[in-house]
Amino acid sequence: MSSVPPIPTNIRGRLPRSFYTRDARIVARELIGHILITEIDGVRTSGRIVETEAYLGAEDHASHAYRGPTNRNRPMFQAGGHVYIYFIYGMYYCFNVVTGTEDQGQAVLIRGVEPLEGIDAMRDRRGKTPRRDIDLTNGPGKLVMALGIEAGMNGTDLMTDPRVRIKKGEMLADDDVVATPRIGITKAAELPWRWIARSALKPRRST
DNA sequence: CCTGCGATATTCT
DNA sequence: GAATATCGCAGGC
Repeated sequence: MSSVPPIPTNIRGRLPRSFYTRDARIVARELIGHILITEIDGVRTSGRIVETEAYLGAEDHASHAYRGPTNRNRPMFQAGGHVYIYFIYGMYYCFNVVTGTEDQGQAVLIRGVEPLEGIDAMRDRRGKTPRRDIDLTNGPGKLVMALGIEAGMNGTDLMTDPRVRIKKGEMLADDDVVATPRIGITKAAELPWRWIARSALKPRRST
């Protein structure tokens, strides 16, 4: 018989479930500096997380989970460590990490990463070819395209899915992380639940 | 450098 | 009908 081992799940090196089963605001802050990795058809791409936003459940008017579970937001009500992907503006997908415990309906939107591995593949996937590497992944829709994230990954588990995982990176000091209001929302727009690495503030312009 | 706007599909009122 | 957890391009400094 074949001696080929099963596809490795690479649990080693991943952030543990306990990292995600906390309040979205804590997870959003602490995700800054960790590494988002995809492995699609043998192509590996990765980036350092530099911008996040926290979305809570029934108490957060800006959250997809505000009105309780629906067909669309169902993955948000899974246990922390799962993936929530939604389609937005008729054209783009956004990638979220579910946080908290089952049924809380929390998630963290990944809004920006700094390209690390597979930059050539990122450029291929983006079609356009931005001058600077950072412009490949400095937006929630952009990083989804660059990393090859697809709707089929919606609801998957970051603990075990070989296609997408988050590995421990370098924890940033509080002085190196800035909290600001969330982007692109009209409800609860004043809450400072967006976190961004100070090093990522300069390159970013509009949006 | 900056601001404004159109694209385009699902969800909400 | 209106709104939307966006992006890239056009045009004016």
